[in-house]
Amino acid sequence: MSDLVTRLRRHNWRITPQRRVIAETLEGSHVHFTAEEILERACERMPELSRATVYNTLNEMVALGEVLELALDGRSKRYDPGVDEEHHHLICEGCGLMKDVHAVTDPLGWLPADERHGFAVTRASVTYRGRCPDCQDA
Amino acid sequence: MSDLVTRLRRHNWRITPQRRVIAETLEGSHVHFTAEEILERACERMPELSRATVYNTLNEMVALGEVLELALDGRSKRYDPGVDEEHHHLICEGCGLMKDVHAVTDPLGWLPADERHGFAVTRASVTYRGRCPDCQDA
DNA sequence: TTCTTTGTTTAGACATAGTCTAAGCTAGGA
DNA sequence: TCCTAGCTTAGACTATGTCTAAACAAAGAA
Repeated sequence: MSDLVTRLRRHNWRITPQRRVIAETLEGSHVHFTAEEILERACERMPELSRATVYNTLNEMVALGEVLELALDGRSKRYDPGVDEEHHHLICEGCGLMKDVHAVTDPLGWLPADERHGFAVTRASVTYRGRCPDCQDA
Repeated sequence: MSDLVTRLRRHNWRITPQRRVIAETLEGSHVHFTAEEILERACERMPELSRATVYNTLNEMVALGEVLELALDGRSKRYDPGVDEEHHHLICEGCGLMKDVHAVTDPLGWLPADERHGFAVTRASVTYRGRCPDCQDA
């Protein structure tokens, strides 16, 4: 059973069959899917699932704070269910492959007070870019 | 005269009137514009400038490595001419205001070798999020 | 059970951001 | 001058995401 579903239920959020399929699709993979990819995969289990439900559901999960929305390539957003675990992202500039990675310190501490422009800074995420093993050879 | 134009010329890249207006619009501001914002502002100086030219020109500048493409909000890309200067971005979650900031260490050093998954990692950028002074009151 | 209320899902229209195409234009070289 | 290569243009097209109105479903009240 999906841990994301458990977390969502705690918000008194109704777990309909559609929402369960979407949550399990999101969580059942190590890569971060786009909305269209989630729609496609979820439709294998529930063919009548509509595009609007997938977009609505993903946006609601993000609003509940249980899923992270990633805007890393400017084309489409990707969704990351690992919201509880502090991590960053490593992206291949050749093929777009994305991996979760863990850095050894918290980047919030790297930003001096005089660089904060009066902001209340709450989050920091690092995007590492490079070339994956396959794309280094090409 | 625009420093970006100087840098672009070094690539033997033809500086047409259209390209000059786009480059000067990009560089003449402290905020990072979207393509549509650049089009709008550049059209004040050159009304017949077309959308396609703006998009083509921005993509070519990015390909030449003289402008950075930022995908920070998942809606539209923004363009940053300050490619030579190491900096990161601070974004207000309330109003979308974006500021350039400078951190005290290079995040590349904080990614251990066993977290690199065989990638040749070349760049790291930090996105800080929070609320700007105006949005903290609201 | 049946009715009502509230929230969910759906198809498709719409909006926004960006790319492509085909034609015309322009600058520089022969 | 003409030729050629590359640049620019308008508008069609594609991709991604949002909105709307109607149908549907579940939970509580009578």
